[in-house]
Amino acid sequence: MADNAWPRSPRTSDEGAELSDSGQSSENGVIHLEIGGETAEEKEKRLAWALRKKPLTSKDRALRLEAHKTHVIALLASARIRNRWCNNMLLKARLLSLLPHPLQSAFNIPPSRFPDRAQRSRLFFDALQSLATWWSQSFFDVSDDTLGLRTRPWDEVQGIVDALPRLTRREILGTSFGSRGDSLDELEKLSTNSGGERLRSPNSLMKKVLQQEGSRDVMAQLFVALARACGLGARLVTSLQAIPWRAEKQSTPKKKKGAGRNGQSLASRQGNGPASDNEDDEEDDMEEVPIPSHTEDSDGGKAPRNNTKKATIRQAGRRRHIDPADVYRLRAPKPPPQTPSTPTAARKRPELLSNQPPVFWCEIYSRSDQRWIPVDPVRGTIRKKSHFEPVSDNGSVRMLYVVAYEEGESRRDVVSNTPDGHARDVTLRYTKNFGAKTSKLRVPLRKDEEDWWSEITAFLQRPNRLQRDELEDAELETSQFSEGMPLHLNGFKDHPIYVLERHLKREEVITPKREIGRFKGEPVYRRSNVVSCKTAENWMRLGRRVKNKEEPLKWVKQRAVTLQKRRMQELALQERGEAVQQGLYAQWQTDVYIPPPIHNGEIPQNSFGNIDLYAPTMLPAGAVHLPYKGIAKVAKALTISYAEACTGFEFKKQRAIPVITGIVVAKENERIVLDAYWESAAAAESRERVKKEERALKRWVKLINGLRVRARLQEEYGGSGQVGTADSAFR
DNA sequence: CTGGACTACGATCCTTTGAGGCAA
DNA sequence: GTTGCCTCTTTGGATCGTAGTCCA
Repeated sequence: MADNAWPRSPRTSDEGAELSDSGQSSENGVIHLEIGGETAEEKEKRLAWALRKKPLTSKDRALRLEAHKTHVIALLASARIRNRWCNNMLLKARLLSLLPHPLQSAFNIPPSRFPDRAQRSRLFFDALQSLATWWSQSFFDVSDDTLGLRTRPWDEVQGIVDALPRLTRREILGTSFGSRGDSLDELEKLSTNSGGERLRSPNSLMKKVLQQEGSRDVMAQLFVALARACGLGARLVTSLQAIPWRAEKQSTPKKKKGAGRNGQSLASRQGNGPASDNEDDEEDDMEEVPIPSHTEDSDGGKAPRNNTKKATIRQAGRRRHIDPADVYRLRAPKPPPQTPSTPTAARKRPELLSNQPPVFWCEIYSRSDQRWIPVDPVRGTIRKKSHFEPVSDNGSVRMLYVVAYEEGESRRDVVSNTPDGHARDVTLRYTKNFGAKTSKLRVPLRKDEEDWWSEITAFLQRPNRLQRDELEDAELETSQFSEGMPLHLNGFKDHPIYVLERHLKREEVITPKREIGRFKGEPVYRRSNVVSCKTAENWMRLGRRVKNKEEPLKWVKQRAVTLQKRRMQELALQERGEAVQQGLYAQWQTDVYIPPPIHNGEIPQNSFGNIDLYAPTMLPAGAVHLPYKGIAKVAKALTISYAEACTGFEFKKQRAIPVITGIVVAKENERIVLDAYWESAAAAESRERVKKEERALKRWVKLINGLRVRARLQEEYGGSGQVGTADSAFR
């Protein structure tokens, strides 16, 4: 308002001289008025408010959700393909040939030789730990810590998408292959520039085996292949790094770097002096896999041996790095040079992942324990399920969906290449606060809709459940219940297990109201004791009626949306001085409404002159529903008792409009009414056809007359000159 | 100084049965 | 006289997500 220039009044310009006396005028008779004084501070505040980052619109949110879902599915598919690659016979054979024999034979723990189950279990863990240690410290190196899947913020992905050349529909469909290839190349360049990695076939994995180095993702995948080669039940586990759909808290630019690193890294490196600005350079020097600190304590007596081994390995690693004869070193995965054609300033080195928990890992089935054992092939740890969840919720690696792919049901599956690799959602095993935190980052549940994620996982699950599936389900469920109560108020919101009364929805009631704990003095209840209630009218809309003598579980203020309702409410407020309340009932307080049967073919009508038919069960016995448009007129002409069927409501302009779907008549009248209806419908149709024909004939007459006029004109006045088009002849 | 709680604001969902006038 | 169509009218409140502010 303040900056706008307003003509003070509709005076003409020759009065401008008079205006200039007011002191604020400009030459052309327009003066500037400031309405409502505003200090500079206020103005600044107002502008900042206008320029603030607006909350997402519903359209944005829907778009993000779709992008998130699509990405999740793509990642699932990708992981499934990698999982299948891990079954590749040649790959497994090659890995097995490189494995020192004692490491493999350590898994040979037959119950015949070791009758004690606990002992078998111990031996198995030892063997597994040795394998993981050998793998992570002797055999395989992470060559480039910037390579690997990770979560990217929405804006970053948007930037990448914006930098892509725009594809036309035809290009996407592949008719012009050349330009499509170019675009794919460009896409690949962009993705590798930001830490992506492209493997085309199991052969690519094979190459990494020979190189004995690769990204940490590949490292985990190859370990799965190795474990399968050893005959172990091995799952490829992955934490899907899908693009987040929620609006991110915008981080202040200067802080971004520090915030990106999570606390784990700083903790493990504390004592190295204050984190300086050249932190990145320091980390570039750390070519080795971070040595897990817990190896020693979990491994007791073996520790010294491991240490010496580690030392030699490190030397070997370094030797390899400087060996000029090493062909593979020459092709070290280095970020390609930046192309000047894409001037995105945001294109910088992708963040190191060495401080982040892995995205791919492994689960090995322990027969003696009948449990899946988490193995981290990158850090060389086993049985550390809590080490996979990142500390930060908005870092480069997040944990929302953790999916475990199995090898396949049987060897036959693998050989015959039938769809293998059933998968299970094992997120509960790895998250500490699933209910309070993780579940809220997923695709939100929608009312009256199946949960999207459970629909997706249903596709992946083994159709015939095995005993170990049941056992695992029980384990995961226990872990969810042992998760404990949230520590913060927000955690209780939409928590799958706990509720506070203050977070109840309007129509929700806790019953039975059994307190299971306290949060800051507030009683905590079970989510499973929350029931959703409805008013008696709403139950009727579903074809249910509140049973006799049932008392409402809850009283709430009545809602008034239509004008009529609101007026009634105001009236009541004035008369009695209190708002109209309405009672809510739970489903178990209702039963299916069965209307009284009809007598003598008479269809009862309600006060609106129709019959309520919100559900098929609301049709009275002895009556039929004839859902045809215009049938009421027929029944009326026949003077047969009927009622229009109200099957629902349309709501517009604060007015509820009943949806009428045909009529209800007595069963004995059905034949008569239907016959008459078909007859009248046929008559109406033929009338319509006659009308249509007449219209068509009229048009033909008009056209032919027009043409005749045109021909005559041409004949009389024509010759070589332009007489005009047929169009003009009609004017 | 950090992070949880609270608050403001906008979007979205819930709601659930006209009357009068005019022309065909 | 009946029927169908058009127009008029008025615009809440709970709840949720987001982002900023406040305070322990």
